[in-house]
Amino acid sequence: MTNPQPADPRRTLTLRDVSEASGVSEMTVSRVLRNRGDVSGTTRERVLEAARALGYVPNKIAGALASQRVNLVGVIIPSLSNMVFPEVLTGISEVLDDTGLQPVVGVTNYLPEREETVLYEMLSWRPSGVILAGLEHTEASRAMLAQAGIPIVEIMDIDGTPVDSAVGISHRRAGRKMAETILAAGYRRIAFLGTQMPNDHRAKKRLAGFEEALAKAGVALADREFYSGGSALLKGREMTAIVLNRTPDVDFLYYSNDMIGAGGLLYCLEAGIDVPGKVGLAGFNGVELLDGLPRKLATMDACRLQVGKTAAEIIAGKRPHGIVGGEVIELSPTLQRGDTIRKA
Amino acid sequence: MTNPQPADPRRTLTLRDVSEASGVSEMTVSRVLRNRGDVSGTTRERVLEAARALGYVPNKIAGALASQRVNLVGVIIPSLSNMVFPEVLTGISEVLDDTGLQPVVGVTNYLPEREETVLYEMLSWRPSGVILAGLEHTEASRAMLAQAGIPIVEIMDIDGTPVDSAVGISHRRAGRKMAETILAAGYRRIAFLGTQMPNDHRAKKRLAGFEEALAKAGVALADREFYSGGSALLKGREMTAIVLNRTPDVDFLYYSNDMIGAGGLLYCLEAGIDVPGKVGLAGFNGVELLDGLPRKLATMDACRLQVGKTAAEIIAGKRPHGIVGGEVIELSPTLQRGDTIRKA
DNA sequence: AAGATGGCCGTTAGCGGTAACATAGCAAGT
DNA sequence: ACTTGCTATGTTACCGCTAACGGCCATCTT
Repeated sequence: MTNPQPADPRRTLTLRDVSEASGVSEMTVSRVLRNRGDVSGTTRERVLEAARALGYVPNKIAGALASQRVNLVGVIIPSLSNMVFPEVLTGISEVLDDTGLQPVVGVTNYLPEREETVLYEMLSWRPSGVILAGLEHTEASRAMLAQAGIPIVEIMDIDGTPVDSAVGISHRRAGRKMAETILAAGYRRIAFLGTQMPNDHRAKKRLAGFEEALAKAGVALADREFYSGGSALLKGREMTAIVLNRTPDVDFLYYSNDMIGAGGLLYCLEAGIDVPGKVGLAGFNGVELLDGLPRKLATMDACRLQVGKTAAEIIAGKRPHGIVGGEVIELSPTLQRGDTIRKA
Repeated sequence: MTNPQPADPRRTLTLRDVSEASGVSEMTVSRVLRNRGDVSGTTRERVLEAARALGYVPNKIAGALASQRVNLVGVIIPSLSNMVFPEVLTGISEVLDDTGLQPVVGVTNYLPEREETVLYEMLSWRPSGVILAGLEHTEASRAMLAQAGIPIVEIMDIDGTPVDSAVGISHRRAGRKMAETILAAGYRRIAFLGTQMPNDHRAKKRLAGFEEALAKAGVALADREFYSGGSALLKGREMTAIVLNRTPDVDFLYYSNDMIGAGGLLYCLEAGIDVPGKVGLAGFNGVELLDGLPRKLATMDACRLQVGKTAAEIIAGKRPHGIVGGEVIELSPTLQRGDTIRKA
């Protein structure tokens, strides 16, 4: 008969406790708890029963050290308040869920040094892989990643040189595409409104591609405005007011994200501005939020879910990797015209 | 002279490698890397130099096993897409940042069994503490928490019996307070619009408190509507349309969260309904998003940042804990009337 | 009947660190 | 000179678990 109450109230249980309670060796208990190796049905039952009765929770620290295997995947992202990243995480979780791997999230707040610290922390737990946003990292970070000897996937951007693998869209190309669409619709006095974040390289690349395409058509940005901090929706309003006031003849506002775009849209509608007749609008990301707006904002989705899924698949080794590592997967964002770009 | 390149390209480095490279014992290297114990300045320099040159990253798995200390704090929340929880995480991080403790996040999607699994996973890493949302857990979860022998903080709710400590607001009371305010403003035909989530106990408690206070004034809910899935903003619109259509004489709409409240507000404004004259509106949470809306939605903040901070302080032992554990900290949400409740 | 096979379970030796306890070296106290 | 008391470093014994291997016994082979 097994003892139903924990032997010692405040000592943490080990395999030994379970082994003693069930009368078999620790090794057998270990085997039962991991469903590995051969154990007879009878003993298996007995062990599980004992473990349950004691309330035993295995110690993965010891397990990982002994087996040299850690079922963790480090995921490093700039922010959680951006809506975009939680969605990537969802994609990652979906795929990882049936692989025994578990994501561990770290947030950098768009600070390279912070990223370096977080990465160091993560690597010191010897994860099975690392997924991190962007291609721009400190020297030291890059070195650590290269040294780690595990699969690395850089996500959300492919304009650059990855350490190992990369999955994402080309923001430069996305910017270009949007510019071409806007020009084709006949807009010419175009302004850009974005975040004042020196380390948001993706937004920067979009702007670069955007201006590039404009330049090709002989058009220069009519105005630009940046913000930082605060409620994005509110900032979108404010910036829009500023730009429309400063440059009354603008006919298009390109926002670096949907949230400020939504703010701008609300402002324009309230101000009675003809959208998209007098002024056209576009954002970026394709967030779900937009569905509830009075009018559908033009945007371009960044394939967030797909990015997460694909990255996780690479880490989990679920890809037909012809090359042992270092593939670059470019996804194609679809442009959603919504109701804020006039028909050509 | 230290060897500038890693000894063996693909073997993971250990303390031994650093110790050999710097000519001291592993113990001394360990001491240097942890800034513990006395080490002369000269050797310290030498060791750090060697570690850097090799690109050594300590193995926390081994360290944790040996020292029986793990600098992790498990944080278990229902969702990341709710905006509310990232903010709690921010509060937690802020406090934990200068304690050497590191949060590890797990997401349950409001599923008790999932919570149980996540909790088991977390405990198997032997964290220094656990923070988890809500007071409702499975039997097994509760047992694990009680057994764990580490500080446990249940957050966001205090209407119930915590396993150890609890920090949050009383949702029942919050619901009551909102009801009283609405009644005082003269509204009588009141509807509730919320999520169809059997496991969102907090929303349920708010509704319970709300109805309780209404009942005390002899008022019953005029209508109620629930949704699940999809864009909250859009759902808010749709539900509002449904309710206003089904029960044309309602004069107040109480939403279980700000997002659907915002959708409702946009709908009402577009429909030309007099807000708050003909119909009053209120949400819950006090999310930043609301600042950018055309009109400020009445709401009640859930003290998210403060909840996170306080919980982290308890885990970090930064509280003047008269009692060794098991304190319940009730925070008081402030009611923000905004522009959607008419003056009494 | 002797050997081969395979299911079931135990033993041994670490995994890579750290706590705790030596130990060596050297200045100062008496 | 001899203890005392540091400081700086090394030694030893684990932490809790698992890989790898070995042993035993019942069943199959030929």
